Amino acid sequence: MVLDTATAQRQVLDAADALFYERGVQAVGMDAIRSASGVSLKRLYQLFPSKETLVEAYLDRRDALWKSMLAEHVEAATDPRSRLLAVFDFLYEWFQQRDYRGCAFINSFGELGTVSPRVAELALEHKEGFRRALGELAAAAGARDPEQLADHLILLSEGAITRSAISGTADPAVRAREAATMILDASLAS
Amino acid sequence: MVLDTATAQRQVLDAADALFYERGVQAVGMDAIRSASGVSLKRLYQLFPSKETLVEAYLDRRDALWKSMLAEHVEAATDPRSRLLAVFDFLYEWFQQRDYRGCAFINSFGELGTVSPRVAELALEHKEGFRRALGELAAAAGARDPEQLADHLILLSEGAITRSAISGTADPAVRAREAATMILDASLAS
DNA sequence: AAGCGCTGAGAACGATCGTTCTCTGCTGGC
DNA sequence: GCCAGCAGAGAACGATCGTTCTCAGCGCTT
Repeated sequence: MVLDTATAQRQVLDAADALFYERGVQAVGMDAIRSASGVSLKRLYQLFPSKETLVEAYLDRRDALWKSMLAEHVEAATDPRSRLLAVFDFLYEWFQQRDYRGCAFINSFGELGTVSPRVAELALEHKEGFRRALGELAAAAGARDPEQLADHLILLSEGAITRSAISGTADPAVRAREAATMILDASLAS
Repeated sequence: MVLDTATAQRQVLDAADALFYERGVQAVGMDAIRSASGVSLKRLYQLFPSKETLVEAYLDRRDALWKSMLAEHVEAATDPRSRLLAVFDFLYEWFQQRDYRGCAFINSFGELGTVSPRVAELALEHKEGFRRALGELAAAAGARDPEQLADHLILLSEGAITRSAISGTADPAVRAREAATMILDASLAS
C-alpha cells in the first residue's frame, strides 16, 4: 500500500493525536504510532525527524482545531453577550466527548514543561491565544475593563477544563457559565 | 551509614517529592531517587515495594502538606469573609515559590490518570477535599448558596493554579481574588 | 533487460526503565 | 573466635524506549 505524503502525514497525526491525548506523550512509543497509523517507521521518521517534532505537530494541530471549534460556537451566536457566553457552551460540548481527557496543552506542559522549552512555549501561546479571543469578545460585549474580564473568564474556563477532566463530569462548564454570567453582568458599563 | 526506618522513609519521600514534582513521575527513575535520597535501592524497595506505592505516598504527603498550608492561611484571618479570601492569598504565596510547577495532582492525573486508577482517585479526592473546605468557608461567610459559591470559587482557584504554572507568574492569584470578591459579594444573602 | 532508487517490514542498537540478585563486609549472640 | 543474618553497593535482568540499519522487492528510466 503506497501513500502520498499528505495522507501519510494525516494518518500519523491522527494516530499521534489519539494516542498522545489518551495516554500522554511519554507513555506512547513511536512503535505504537506506527502500528496505529499504518505508516512504516522509516516513513514516519522522514515525515517527522524526531518524536519532539511529532509532538510539536500534534500540539499545533490541536491548537488550530480547538480554535476553529471555539470560533464555530461563537459565530453561531448573534448578540455580543451570548457570543461571550458561547465559550462556555463550547466547553460543555467539549467536556461531553467520550474521550475527553482535559487540555492537551496543560497535560503536555505538566509532563514535559520543565524539560522541553518548546512544549512550554506552545502551551503558553495556546493559552495566550485563548485569552486574546476572550479579550475581544469581552470588548465587543461592552465590558468596562475588557482585559480584566478576560482574565477572570479564562480562570473560570481553565478551572472548568481541569475539574471536568478529573471529575469526569461536564457539569463544571455549567458552573463556569453561571459564574461568568455574574462577573459579566457586574463588569458591564453602567 | 545506617538509618532508622523513619528517617530513611523521610529522605526517600523528600527526594521523590522534589523530583516527581519538578520533572514529572515518568521522567524520574528509581535510580534518581536512590541517588538523591542516599538510600540504597534495596532499602528503598523495602520501604516502598513498587514505584506506584511511592507515587501514592508522594501524593498523600502533598495532599496533607497542602491542606495544612491552606488551613494555616485561613486560620490567620479572623472574619469569615477574609477567611474565604485568604484562600487566594495562599495561592499567591504558593505561586511565588521559585520551584512552583502547578498542582502535583493535576500534573500526575494528566500523566497517569488513564493508566493508573489509583492516581485518578487520589486526584479526585484531593480536589474534593479542597471543594469541601471552600464549601465550609462559603457557608461561614453567609453565602446564599454555599455549594454553588464553592463551585464557582474552585473554578477560579484551579484556573489560577494552571495559568500560573504555564505563564510563570503569580498574577493569576490576584486576578482570581478579584473575581472571587465579585462573586462573593454577589452571592451574599441580601 | 538491466540497473538504480525508493519502499515497507522489521531486526538491531544503545540507552534506560522498574525490579531483583549477587557479593562483600559488618554486627551481634554464643 | 566464629558463624548467622542483615546491610549497602551496584551488577544484572528482561522489557521497552527513540532511532537507525538491513534487506528483499517493486517501479521507473535507458
